[in-house]
Amino acid sequence: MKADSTPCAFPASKRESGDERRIAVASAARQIIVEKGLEGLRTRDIAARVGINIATLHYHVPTKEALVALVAESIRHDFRTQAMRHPRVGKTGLEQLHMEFDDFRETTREMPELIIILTELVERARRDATVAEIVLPMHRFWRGQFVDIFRLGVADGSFRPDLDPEAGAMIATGALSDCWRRPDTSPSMIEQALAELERAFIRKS
Amino acid sequence: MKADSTPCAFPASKRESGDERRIAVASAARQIIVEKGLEGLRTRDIAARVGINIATLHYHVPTKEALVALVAESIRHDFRTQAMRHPRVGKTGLEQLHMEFDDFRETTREMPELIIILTELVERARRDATVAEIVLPMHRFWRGQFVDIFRLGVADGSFRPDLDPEAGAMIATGALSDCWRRPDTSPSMIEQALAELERAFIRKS
DNA sequence: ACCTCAATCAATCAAATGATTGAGTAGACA
DNA sequence: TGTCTACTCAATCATTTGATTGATTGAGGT
Repeated sequence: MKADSTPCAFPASKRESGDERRIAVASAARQIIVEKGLEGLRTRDIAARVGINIATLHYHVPTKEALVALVAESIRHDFRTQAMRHPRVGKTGLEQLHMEFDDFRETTREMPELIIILTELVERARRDATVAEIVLPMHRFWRGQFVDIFRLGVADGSFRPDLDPEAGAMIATGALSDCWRRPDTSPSMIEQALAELERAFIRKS
Repeated sequence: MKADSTPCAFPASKRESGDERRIAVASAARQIIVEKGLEGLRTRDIAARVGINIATLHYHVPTKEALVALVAESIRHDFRTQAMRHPRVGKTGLEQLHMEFDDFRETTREMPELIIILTELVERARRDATVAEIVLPMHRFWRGQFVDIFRLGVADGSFRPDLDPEAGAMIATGALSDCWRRPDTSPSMIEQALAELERAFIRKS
């Protein structure tokens, strides 16, 4: 790493450091993907939005493939940050499920574009091994969180004894990502779905 | 101007009739979408696969936008055919759910490409109103099937009395389409998910 | 002052790509 | 036979688009 004293934003001189540029490029690319899809992502548009020349863009991110990988990394970073915010130790399965649901609500509210881009990347992962290597582990991690929660909750009596943690996690992540993805899902429908998911897995007294 | 007496099928001469060409074009386009995604769909590739000139392709399908719409229509046709196969009258909610699951298994087995293309189209529907008008109703129909089943099943005692049919349908369609979409879902995992979905909604004795 | 090098840009290339043009070809029908 | 219509193709256009080249700039180090 560079011996940079302050990594933070200097009142920009004409030039920016490479890392900052790459971050700016990733951010611009993400905006464009939200607007026009991965399909509509053009290097020129990114350069224009960042305010640099196409050649400069290629200087920092050599190829378009690398650019898509950069976006994938960027999404992974946000995803990690989001996932690690709330420690879950010492809670019951049901409490942890509620926390997971809260995280979900928070993400839909504060970073709705995250899942849009993620969906596009998952789609591409079917054909692009580089993207697949970055994106698929993210989904596995998310699902794994649910597996752990369900396993714990079955043990502590929060959930049905016959709940299959793996299958439950598939259903939960599948249902959530699907409602998240669709543009025609209202917030109240998300609440309905979350409530129903809870009833689906909880142990009836 | 056309003097249309019978718009319908003449016996095919040496040349293919317009309708047959359009069907062939749609079929070729679907293959290419499966292989390379909507993003990788090129008019030239379609023409080559059908065995016609690019200009001929444009004669039958004037623009690429119309081509995508054609594919969407084609998918809708297959989807309808698939959905209407098995009449469900006079069955209990649980029986109908099982039939819906069987349909799902059958479709994953016999037309795995259907959901791949559908996913691509849903993705594009976010930006393309023409595609949205064709594709979104399909999903609403599918979800509606589940709503009906759950409503019936709650009434006839198959399912939990506190099951919210709308929310249950969201969860079911979301979970199914998500497992279907992911390439890393094995058949046995699908069976696990289906079994868990049943336990999630069924009334415990 | 001088050197070095990361960062930047204007200009341009080569390929891809959606679309068009204009010239046909064959079957139907008068 | 001649004409009309549906259909087909080779050739080409006009853009778009990812990438490259070669020159320039300026901050940091000596």
